[in-house]
Amino acid sequence: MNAKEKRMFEEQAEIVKAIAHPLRIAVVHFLQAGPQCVCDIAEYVNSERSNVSRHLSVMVKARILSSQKKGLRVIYTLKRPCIFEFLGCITDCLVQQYREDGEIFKALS
Amino acid sequence: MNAKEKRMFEEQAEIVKAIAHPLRIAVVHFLQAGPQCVCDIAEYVNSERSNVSRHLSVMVKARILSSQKKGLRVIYTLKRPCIFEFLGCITDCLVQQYREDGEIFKALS
DNA sequence: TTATTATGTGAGTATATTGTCATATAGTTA
DNA sequence: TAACTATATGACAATATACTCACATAATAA
Repeated sequence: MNAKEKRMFEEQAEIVKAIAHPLRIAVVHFLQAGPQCVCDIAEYVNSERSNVSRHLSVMVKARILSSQKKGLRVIYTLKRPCIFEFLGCITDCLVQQYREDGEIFKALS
Repeated sequence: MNAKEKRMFEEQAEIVKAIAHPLRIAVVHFLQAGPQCVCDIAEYVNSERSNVSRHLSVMVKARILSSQKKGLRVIYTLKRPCIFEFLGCITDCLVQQYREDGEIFKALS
């Protein structure tokens, strides 16, 4: 691993870390349907606005979301749609896990 | 967000968290070429074996790696190849960031 | 102007993650 | 058998992350 690779892995980790939380994954899921304000996001994820606001700022800092002010509201947009596709890969992992568990169950019964 | 979705987001986050570290991303990158022992992984990522062993166990727990003992060595395998593809999406995000930064640079100069 | 609403942020606590060192374990070799 | 090698893990300190509460800010409405 050379210095250039090392730096790339660090930068990739910054982005992955910005997704690595249930609430933030829920946000990606919600924003996939289109831009939303903090209040509606907070309602969807069922958490305090201050908390949601902080999580959103984590994702903006990692540049996977963008925000724009509209009157009193701030509208957040999923800037990298590939993030949602990426979650499809993660869902596939879960599907394979369930399949494996099913086979273990079959083997035990 | 219903209870089922909530649980899925939590399970997805467990997998994403298992990737969300520069060293672990380097491991995914390295294992994409084929299974490797801890000693070779440790050399590639340039870190102590005890530390690498711990990171590997995080990924095994999240079920994205599997391990098998061969003599003195333990060989780790990337169990979910889609994880590597996922990193391609993250690389795309970085490419877009560089492109944006380039445009900002052009706009300022 | 004052009141209201949506959002962001400082401060604090609680919890989780990380890396290191020393040590334990399992397999190999002499 | 004893010495050696690869790996794993307990204990610890350092750091990072997460959540809550109170308060600040900015835009709007009355």
